[in-house]
Amino acid sequence: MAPKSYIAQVGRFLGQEVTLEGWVYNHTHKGKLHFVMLRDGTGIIQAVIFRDTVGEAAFEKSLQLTLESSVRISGIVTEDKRAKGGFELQAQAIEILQIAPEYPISPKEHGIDFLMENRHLWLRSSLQHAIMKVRHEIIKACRDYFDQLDFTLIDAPIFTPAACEGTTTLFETDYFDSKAYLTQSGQLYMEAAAMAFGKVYCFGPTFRAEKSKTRRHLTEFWMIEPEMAFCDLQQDMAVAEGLIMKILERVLENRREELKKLERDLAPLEVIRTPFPRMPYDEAAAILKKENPDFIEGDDFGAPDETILSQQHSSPVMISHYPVGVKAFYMKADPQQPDRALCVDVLAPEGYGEIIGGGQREDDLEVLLNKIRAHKLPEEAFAWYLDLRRFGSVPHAGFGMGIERTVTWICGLKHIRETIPFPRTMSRIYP
RNA sequence: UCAGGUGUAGCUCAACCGGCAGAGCGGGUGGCUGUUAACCACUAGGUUGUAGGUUCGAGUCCUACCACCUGAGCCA
Repeated sequence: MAPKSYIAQVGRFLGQEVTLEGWVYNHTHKGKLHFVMLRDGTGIIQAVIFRDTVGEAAFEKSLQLTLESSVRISGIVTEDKRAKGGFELQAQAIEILQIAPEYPISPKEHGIDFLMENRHLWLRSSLQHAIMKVRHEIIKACRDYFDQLDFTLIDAPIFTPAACEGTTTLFETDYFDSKAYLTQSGQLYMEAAAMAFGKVYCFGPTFRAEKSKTRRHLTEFWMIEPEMAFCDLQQDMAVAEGLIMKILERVLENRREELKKLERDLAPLEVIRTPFPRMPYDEAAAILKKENPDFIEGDDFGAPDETILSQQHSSPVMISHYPVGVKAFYMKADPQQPDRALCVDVLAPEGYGEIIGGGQREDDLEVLLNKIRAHKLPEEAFAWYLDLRRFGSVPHAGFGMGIERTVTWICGLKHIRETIPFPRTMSRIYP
């Protein structure tokens, strides 16, 4: 048998015979000629099957092929202007691994519910394939960025004994004779790790039982969370800015083809420059008072507010110093203005909204203890967390970036559900 | 959870004022040596989301329920 190749590398075998293994993406036939679009995960190539070349029996068998049937085709790689991708495979022999029954997803239109019900198959489609490739690139860019800055990857637990933030709803689960909760953030554990390693990050799934039915929410999503000892809000923001620039650089370098397939306008991504506009809450609130009559000063921003703010700039906007009341208990208050928190939200451009939330953490034992009490959180569950302020407390900061929201923005999608292989939402846990 | 909307063939959708349930795609059969979501001919495919009600007659009107979609709150 001829040597194996992946479709993406087929150009190296021009004029030679190779064996390709994959699935039938589409096919059509015309008398003694049969065209099979072969898909192997790395690309798509058209195999041309002539009756006279492969023989009567093999040709007849090839006509049995259906969408997504699995095959092994050996043939000579040729260049052909008529073929998409420029290369074609002149089939010499075909081995059918399996004939698939009627495939539910046709190249025609489908509704979102049907596609989600068939998500396990939908992932084979070219647009979904492109989104997952961009997701992969973004995750790799994040890892490389933190590795270059000498961060240590520290994995946070998924089972937790109590609310990390205490504000949002948690998924509860049985844990032998007691209860446990699925994590909604690795942050508190990263704070412990930062005191051990200096600069750390975690990357893992997080869970929110919020009954949110919007295009921006999943109940299970992935978050990358750096945490740095001896770090203030300004330095924290610089790291966040650098991370976003790294992602843009990598995606524009390596995934142009995928973004083009997704019909993503690259111009808004290409014009992004540092430094990103930085704006304290009060300044943002003043803008919103003019633009949105429903906005109440002192409140957190709603989705329409974020859209208004992000559309005023071509680069992501960093909004800091929110009122302490709308933020979590661990946020450090600004010593200059104690009713404002040393926190930051990063809003992606083009109305995509919040992709990063973070800030400087409260590092004073007494202040933190009082906040835990004020928020009516179970004190004993935070004993270990308070220890971090007892044994060598230092200023520290970090943030969390939602991977799926970032992918939604980079890909220019209108809904978050296609950015994760198997989305979990309020109304979907299958497949 | 609230507010709107949708539910008809495997899929995407038609069906006028309440009057014979229809098309394209996909499937099957046959044809074609250059197709790209091919084309031509033939063909199979239905408990109109579920349960009630009004009516001579309901896909169509009414009630309840279910599922999904869009948006809001909350958040990354």
